[in-house]
Amino acid sequence: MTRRRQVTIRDVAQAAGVSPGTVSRAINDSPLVNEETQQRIMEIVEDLNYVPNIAARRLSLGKTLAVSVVVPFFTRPSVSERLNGAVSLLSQSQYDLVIHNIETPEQRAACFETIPHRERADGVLIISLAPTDEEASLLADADIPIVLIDADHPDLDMLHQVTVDDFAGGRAATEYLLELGHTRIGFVGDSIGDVIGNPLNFTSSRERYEGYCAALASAGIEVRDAYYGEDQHGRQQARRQALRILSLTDRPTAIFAASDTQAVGVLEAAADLHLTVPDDLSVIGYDDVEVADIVGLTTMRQLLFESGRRGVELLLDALANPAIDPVHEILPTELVIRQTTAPPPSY
Amino acid sequence: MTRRRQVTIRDVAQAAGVSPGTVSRAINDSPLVNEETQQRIMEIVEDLNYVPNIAARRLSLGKTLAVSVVVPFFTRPSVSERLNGAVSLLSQSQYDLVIHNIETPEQRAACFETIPHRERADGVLIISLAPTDEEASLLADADIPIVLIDADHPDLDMLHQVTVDDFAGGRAATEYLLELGHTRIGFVGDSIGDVIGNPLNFTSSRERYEGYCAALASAGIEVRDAYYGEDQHGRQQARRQALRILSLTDRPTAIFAASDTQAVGVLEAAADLHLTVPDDLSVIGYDDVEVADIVGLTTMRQLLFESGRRGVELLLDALANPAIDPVHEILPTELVIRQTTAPPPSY
DNA sequence: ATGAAAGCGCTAACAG
DNA sequence: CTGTTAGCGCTTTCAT
Repeated sequence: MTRRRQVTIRDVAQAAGVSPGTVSRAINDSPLVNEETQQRIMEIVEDLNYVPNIAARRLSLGKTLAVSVVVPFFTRPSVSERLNGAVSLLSQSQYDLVIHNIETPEQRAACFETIPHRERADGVLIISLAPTDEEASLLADADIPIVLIDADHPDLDMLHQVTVDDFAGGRAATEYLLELGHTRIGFVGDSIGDVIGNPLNFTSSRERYEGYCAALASAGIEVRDAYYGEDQHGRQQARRQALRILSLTDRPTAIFAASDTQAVGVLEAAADLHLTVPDDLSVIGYDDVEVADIVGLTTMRQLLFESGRRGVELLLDALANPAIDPVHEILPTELVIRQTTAPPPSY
Repeated sequence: MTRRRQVTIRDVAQAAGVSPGTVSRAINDSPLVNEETQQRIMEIVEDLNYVPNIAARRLSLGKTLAVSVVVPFFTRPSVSERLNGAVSLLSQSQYDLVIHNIETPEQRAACFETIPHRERADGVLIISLAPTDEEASLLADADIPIVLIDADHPDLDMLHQVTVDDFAGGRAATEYLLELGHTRIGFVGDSIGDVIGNPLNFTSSRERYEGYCAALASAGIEVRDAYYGEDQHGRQQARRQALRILSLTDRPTAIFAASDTQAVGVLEAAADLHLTVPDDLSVIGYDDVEVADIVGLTTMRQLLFESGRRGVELLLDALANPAIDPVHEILPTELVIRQTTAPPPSY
């Protein structure tokens, strides 16, 4: 780890007997440089092991050549999968991908304050994090392209968005249970409308719940508070909620969980109570992450990887052509029927 | 998205009636600046919405203020978990975390070529990717600190490392099966020693296999080729291998899988053949990722999140004090007994 | 086709 | 405590 001095463009220039300007042109494949000179310079670059200083290049170009990705970190497989999609495409571009982890409200505030500035990044990708009103206005003022993936805000229509219609997904999941003949249907999801339990302001669970309510309403079925369970996102929390709901004397015959992780918690609760799935209880999840396939969970699939990929596509377009109109893309959702749903008992 | 000019340190200086130098000191909390001036400057910074240009700062400091993290991407939950640990700590530091995805050999070559230079990053974290000989020499020549997490190479002892003793883990897992009374024990793992099937050169599977062989040898049990299955990492692939092995007339009574993902494939194969686990077949995995808990899999736990966190700790130390001696840290492994292991049938 | 020179925005060494 | 100044390494006019 000898701490030798960086080899600069000037060293290359000197060795090649040309000016730094020419070297710069050569390494950037400028057309106005002699074929032969170009050759010679590239050889020297190789010999000297020259790597352009990226900071200098950025400063000179006035671009950061980096894209900031903001995620409430990998705690959820669904988020990780979206990120995966984003990374896989971005790594083929010239842009660096710098990750901004959001775990606490403080990190969140700092992030939204500094990131959407051209001094920090050429573009921003926000994944699964619905901005608050205040944050939305920060984003609206930004001077660089921003795309929202699985994130939304009424004031942010001017930004590119890749979302899924959670309301429709929630309704479709519930309608499937209704079609099977269920009338007593429970719901287990994330804490909502509460800064303590939901500091990161996820909204998808709420929208899926509203879809659930709409489906029940259309079927003329009353939404029962006792069939509703919410808590911070997680398998254990969902298990507890489900245990409570399933211990009711007139317990539901089906439960819709706002994510596959939570659905697994519901399955565990059913096992705790010696209920057989799907004979005694039907369970449907949301996302279709790998664990759904493993446990044979019926679920609403959404295109997670694809959402990340598509978001990056939009961002790269916007970077190349800043005048482009905002695109709102709604990815489809698909019912995947496996082994955890069936008609209700004695039907 | 008005494309207004960047607010520079000079604008702030002018507005505050001081020099740029003073502003620089103020925003960097230098002790040698008047309390009052500091106040005033910070207010102006706020007002003008000034965000320091990070490229300029980097160039001036001669540091990139960034750490490169190289991962063979999130295809595996274990890798994602390590990354999670790394991110969670790094996001509290002043360093940006730039992700370098490795999916193809070309990406890999480009990465190892450019990344370990101080022009690109102040430090590098390499996760779950054993360097080839050639790459190792590139890393050995690097002029910035590098830490290897779950990655290793004989020529790279001068680098910091956070590893787990896969050999010992493999042996311990196998010994547990032996203790239960099993003598016919199969192994399902990754393709090894083959650039086609193992382009990324993962080595942990091989080491676990060697531990398995050692345990069998100590017990005086012959290692049978027919009980060995390898393929690219994945649930389906493991399932196929296990199907083959379990279709033998004197099939094994236990299988050790090199990862939990593969163990789940083995469980599926058992189900395909109507074998009851653990009565007809014991299965043990490796990692203890969430799915292991969900399916009740007995497994060798390793500290995935912790490995990422610890790796970053070492890197930050090395960044702060480059003369520090290389640390080789071996994280412990722990047997977690769940419901997929039992004595062999009729024992 | 190439060289010279200015400047990107910031920090730090040097004066005062 | 603060102002002045000289770069950091690169790109990019402007000349030639």
